[in-house]
Amino acid sequence: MATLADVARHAGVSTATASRIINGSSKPVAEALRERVLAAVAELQYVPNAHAQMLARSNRHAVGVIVHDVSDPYFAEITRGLQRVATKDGRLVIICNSFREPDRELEYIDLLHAHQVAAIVIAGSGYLDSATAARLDERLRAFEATGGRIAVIGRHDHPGDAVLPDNEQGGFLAGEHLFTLGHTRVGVIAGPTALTTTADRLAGLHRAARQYGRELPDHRVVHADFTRDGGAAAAARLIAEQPDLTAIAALNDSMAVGTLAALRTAGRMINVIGFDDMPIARDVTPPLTSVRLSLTELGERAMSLALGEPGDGPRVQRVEAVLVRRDSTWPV
Amino acid sequence: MATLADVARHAGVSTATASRIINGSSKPVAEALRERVLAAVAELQYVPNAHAQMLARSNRHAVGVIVHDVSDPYFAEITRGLQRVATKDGRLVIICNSFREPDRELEYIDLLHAHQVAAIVIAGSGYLDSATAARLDERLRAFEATGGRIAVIGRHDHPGDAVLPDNEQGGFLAGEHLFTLGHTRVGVIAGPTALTTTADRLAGLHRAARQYGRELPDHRVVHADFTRDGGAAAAARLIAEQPDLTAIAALNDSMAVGTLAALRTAGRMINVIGFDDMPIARDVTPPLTSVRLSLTELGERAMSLALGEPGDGPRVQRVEAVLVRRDSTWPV
DNA sequence: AGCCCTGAGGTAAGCGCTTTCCTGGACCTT
DNA sequence: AAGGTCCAGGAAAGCGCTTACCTCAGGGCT
Repeated sequence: MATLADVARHAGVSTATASRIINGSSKPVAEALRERVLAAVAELQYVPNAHAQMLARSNRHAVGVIVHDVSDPYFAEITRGLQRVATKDGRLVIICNSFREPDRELEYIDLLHAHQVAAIVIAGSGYLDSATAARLDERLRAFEATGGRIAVIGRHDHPGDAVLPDNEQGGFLAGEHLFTLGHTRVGVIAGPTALTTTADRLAGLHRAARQYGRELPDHRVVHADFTRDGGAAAAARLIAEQPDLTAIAALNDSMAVGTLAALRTAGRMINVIGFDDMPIARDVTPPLTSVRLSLTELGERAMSLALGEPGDGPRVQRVEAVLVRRDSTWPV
Repeated sequence: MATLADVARHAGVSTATASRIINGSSKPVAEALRERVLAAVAELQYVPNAHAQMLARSNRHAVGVIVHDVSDPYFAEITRGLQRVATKDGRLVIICNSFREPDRELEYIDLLHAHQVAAIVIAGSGYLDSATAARLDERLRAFEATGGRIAVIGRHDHPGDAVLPDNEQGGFLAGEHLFTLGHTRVGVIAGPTALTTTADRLAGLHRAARQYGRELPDHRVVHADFTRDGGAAAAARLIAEQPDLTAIAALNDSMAVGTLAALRTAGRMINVIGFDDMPIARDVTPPLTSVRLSLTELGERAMSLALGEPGDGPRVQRVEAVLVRRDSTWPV
C-alpha cells in the first residue's frame, strides 16, 4: 500500500505539503510542487487511508442506517429516501440489516458507534419487550453522549428525534373504509405480535370497529410474519375456519398479496385491503386498496432530522396515512 | 468520547493491559484487574474507536458492495445473497448505490479502497462504453494491487473473479419459448442501450430468432430504463405503432409488469414474457412467464468468491437461466 | 543462600494521516 | 544596508489503538 510518505518522498516534498496538495488545503503551494505531487499520486496509485484520516481529523462524516432488511420492499423504499438526503449531503451511508433480531441491532449500534458515524438512523418497528427496549436505549444513549445523532423511524420507545408513520390512524382508515362499505365480518391478518407496528395498526382497526359499532373478535385476527407467504398461509387458515368473512384486512401489502393468492387458490374472492401502498399494489389483480404511507418521505425526513441542527428536545414528525381506493374492496 | 487511556486510568492499569482485557488477548491477566477494567468500560460507556483499531491492526475486515440501486428488487435479491454469506463470515457489509452512474461507481471504489475493505463486490451490468470500462478497471487494479479482492456480478469486463447470469442463454430461452408457441411478430422492450445486460439478453433473443427462422427487426425493439413505468411507456408506444404484434418480450420483470399495465390500459391482451422471475411475477395477472435467474445465488456465489481463497487466475462461475412458464404466454 | 527462570504487567514504538507551529529566504521599507 | 514583513514549505506532535519488547517480582532450583 502506497502511503502519503511514499508519495512525499517520490515527489521530493514533505508529507505536510503532500497532504495539503492532495486535500486541496487553503494554504498556497507552488505550482511545480503541486504537479510533482499529483504525478506521484497517479504513479503510485495512491489512495489515502480513510481510517488514518478519520483518526487525524476526528470528524465524523458517515451515517449509519439500521433496518430490518433492505431487500424487503418496505425498507427498500425507506432506504431510498434516507440515501437521497444523505447523498445530497455528501455522506457515506452504511446500511446494516438487523433481520429483526434485537441482539444484532445492539451489535450494529456499537459497531456504528465504533466507526464514529455522525448519526444513526434506525428504521423499523420497535420491540414491545421492554427489557430489550431498555438495552437498546442504553446503547443509544451512550452513542448520543459522544455527540452522535439519532433518528428513529416508526418506533416511539426512543426519546430522540423520530418520524412516525401514523399507523394507528392508518389502521383506523382501513377499518372505517371496510365498515362504511357495510362489512360486518372482517378478518385481520396481523404482523408479528412483538412489533409495535402491528400493535398500532391493530389498535386503529379496533378504534374504527368501536366507532362503527362492529365486532373484531380475537378469533378473526391471525398473526403472521410480514411476508407474502406468511400472509398466504394465514389467509388460507382464516378463510377455511371462518368461511363467512366478507373482507380481510392485511396489515401490510405483502401479506395482502399473499391473501389474494390464497383466495385465488381457494377459488373465492372477498374484499382485501392492504397497508403501505407499495408499488405492487396497483399491479395485482384486483388492484389492491391500501393505506398509503409515503415511505421515501419517512426516510427523507428522518435523515434530515439526523443531519440537520439538533433540536432543543426530541422532535417528532408524523407522516400521515392516506387511504388509496382501488378495486379489491367494494360495497357489500 | 471515552478513550482506552481513560479506561486504563480509571481502572489503574496501563493501556496495554486494558487493551488485552477488552480484546480477550491470549495473554493471561489477573482476575482482579480484569474486573476493574470491565467495570471501567461499563461505567465510562467505552466503545473502542474502530478507526484507531484498523490503523493499529491494519487488518481488513469489512467488505464493500456496489450495486446500481438496493431498492430495486433485482439488486435487493442479490444483496440478500451477498449479505447472507458475509454475515455468516462475521463481516461488516458496506453497501453503496451507484445509481448506474459510472462516475459514482468510480468514487465508491476509491472510497471503499480508502476504507481498507477486504473485498469489493460489484453487482450490475457493466458499461459498453470502453473508456468508462477502462477507467473502472484501472481503479480496480489499484485496489487489487494492495491485496484487495474483487468479485463482479454480471459483467465480463473485469478480468477477475466473476459470477455471470447466463443472460444470453436466458434471452435465447425467452425467444425459443415464444417462437415455438408460434409467434412471428414479436416486440421487444429492451433495457438501456449502454448496459451489457441488455446487449446479452438481446443477443440471445436474436440467436433464437435465427435458429427458428424468425424476424426480429429493429423497429420492433424499443429501449426503456429497467423500470415498471419505463416499460409501461415503451409498451404503450410499441403496441400503438405495431398493432399486429402477438407477443412482447420484456428484458426484465419490472418492465414486463409495466407492459401488462399498458396492455390493460389499451384494453388488449397479448403474450408477455419477462426476465429475472422476481417475486411479483406470480402475483400479477396473468401470472408472468419469465426467465428465472437465481439472484440470491448470484450474490452468495460472488461473496464466497470474494471472501474465499484467491484462485490462481480469474474464476468465472455461471448461473444458469431457466424458463418458468406461467399464464402470460400461450400458443397462437 | 544465591541464581535463574517465569510470567504478569508496563513502556513505548508505531499504524498513516492532519495541522500547528516554526524556519528561513525573498522582498520591502527607511 | 540593516531591519522588518511575509509566506512557502517543513518538522513534529498528536489522533486512539495494538503489540513487541522490557522490567521486575516471586518462586524453584542447586
